[in-house]
Amino acid sequence: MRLSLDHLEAFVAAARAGSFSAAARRLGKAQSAVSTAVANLEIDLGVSLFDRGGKYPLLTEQGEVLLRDAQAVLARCTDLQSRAGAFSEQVDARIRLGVDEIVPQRFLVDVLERFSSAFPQTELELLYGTLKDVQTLVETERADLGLMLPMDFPDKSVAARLLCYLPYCPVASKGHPLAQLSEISPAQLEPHRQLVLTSRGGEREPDSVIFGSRTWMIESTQVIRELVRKSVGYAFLPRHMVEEDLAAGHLIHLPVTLEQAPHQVPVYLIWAHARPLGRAGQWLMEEFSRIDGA
Amino acid sequence: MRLSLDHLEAFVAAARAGSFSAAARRLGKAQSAVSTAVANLEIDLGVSLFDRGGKYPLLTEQGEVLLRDAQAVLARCTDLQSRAGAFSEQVDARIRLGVDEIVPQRFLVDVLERFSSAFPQTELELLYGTLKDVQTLVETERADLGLMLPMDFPDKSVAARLLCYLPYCPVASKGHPLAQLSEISPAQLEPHRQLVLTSRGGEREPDSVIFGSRTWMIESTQVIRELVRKSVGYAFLPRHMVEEDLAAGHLIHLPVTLEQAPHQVPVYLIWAHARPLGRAGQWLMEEFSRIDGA
DNA sequence: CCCCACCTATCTCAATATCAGATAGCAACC
DNA sequence: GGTTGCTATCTGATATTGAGATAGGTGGGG
Repeated sequence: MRLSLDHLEAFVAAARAGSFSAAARRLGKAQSAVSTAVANLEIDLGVSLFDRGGKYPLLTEQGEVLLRDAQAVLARCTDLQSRAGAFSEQVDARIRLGVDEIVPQRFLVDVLERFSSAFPQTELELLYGTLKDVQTLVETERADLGLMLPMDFPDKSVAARLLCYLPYCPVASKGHPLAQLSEISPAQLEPHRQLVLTSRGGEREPDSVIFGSRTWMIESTQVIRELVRKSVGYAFLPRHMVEEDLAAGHLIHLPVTLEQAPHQVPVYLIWAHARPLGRAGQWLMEEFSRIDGA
Repeated sequence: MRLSLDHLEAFVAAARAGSFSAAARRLGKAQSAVSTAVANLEIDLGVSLFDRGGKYPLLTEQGEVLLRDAQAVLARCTDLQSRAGAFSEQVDARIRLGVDEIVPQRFLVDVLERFSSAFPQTELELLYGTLKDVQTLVETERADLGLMLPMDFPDKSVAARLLCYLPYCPVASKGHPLAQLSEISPAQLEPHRQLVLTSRGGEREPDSVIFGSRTWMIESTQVIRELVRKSVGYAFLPRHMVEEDLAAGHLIHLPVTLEQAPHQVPVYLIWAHARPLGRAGQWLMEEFSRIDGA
């Protein structure tokens, strides 16, 4: 006969309660039910679980070990059931979150930490990208929510909510020729190599922030920062990524005079219009919306 | 209704096979059985597991997550069953092995490594002691097998098999007064502090190896070795424990002239007369018996 | 030493769940 | 449009499980 959860439950209850009768009372069943359940389990497994010599049944050596196995099975069952319970109450089974790599980690870490305890049943998938990558993820249903920094406007193909602005600034290393000037016009930037962000999708930053033809296109802002440190070129980088290096004097904030400078880049929360989110997704949206530039 | 293993099995089989009919064929059941099992599971959990829109049922997002949970439950079930299968074939559920702390680790490690793969279902409990501690463990049924180094004869209360001899030697640190002598009589040992092994049970080494009254009784051979290194006293220690220190010159093998010196201490495998061991225990006995001084 | 309280195993009958087979409705492919 | 293979559902037969009752055993207390 096949292993049955009722048998295992009777076994565990009997081991815990110390007697079959007590276990039956606790389970709200008849004593005979527990007795036969355990007996059948013993037959199925071919192992005697209890020593019935005395008044109270005593776990055998094998029973002691198998008890832990049985408890493990039941524990996974309650895992499954509690997760299913969450799902049936409209909690998302999984949230796939697309994030621009520029988004400061402290934005995420705090929210995700609370998320993990508020929705322990929900799986999280964290996808990273640059520029329009995140929007593409949401459009193609590979992500449910996204945190995006569009250099131009976000497309209408996704719903968006403005969260805050991140300041940007032009930087070069201490030894870079540009770092020696006290005022810089766009024309003066021209002869120097600019490190420009590109994305997996192939776009690059808008022309309004590209000054000249000596550019390197790089898919990672982290790598751009490293190359700026090594004086390979200059770049426009989000302020929070270079804060420490500016304070330490390793990098210099270039005094560029620009009319339409992207000194502020908006951070948007985006999601697909059509797809309804469950509780976990709504919770995340609310939490992210609470971030207002602070 | 209660969660049932058959339901879970049908769910997993259907997800794997890609259709309920295929799952039914694989399980050797009727298609209706699988169909109703999955339907009941969905009712029980309050979650729809498959999207039945197309020809083939497709896992929903929730179904995908719950599938892993279900697989986990079934995996633990097979764990339990395979362990029970081993037990029903006379494999021990648990082996409690008492070991004298002097037994060289390489004696154990090799055997236990092979043991773990030969009997993955068997729990191992490793208990350490000195002198007669191990024998006490076996006598009082707290251990099934023991590796013991009796300073005198092993009692008849347990069954014993001689495995090999371990060489002992008297040692002191390089700076110790005894280390300066080129020949040492028992009388010359007298005024110096001897570090003597005692046990949890309270016995100590036999009088034949105690020379004088200035003794410290210590329960750990490891600690004795450390104290000898620090020149707190001299001691008789198993050769393998001081090999490196002798080679490096930190410790000196004292040239003591003894008639009845315990230059060799026997290592015994012991077990309770009455208790029958299963396959795992017999395997261990055989493996240990194969150790013949090598 | 015996009695009583409490335990377990087992029997029986009723209730319940499960299964195979048959049927009807659908989707995909030729 | 026919064919194939799929799913849901109904039905009667079967098997499992449940409670209740009974008999037999253990252990502590008067």
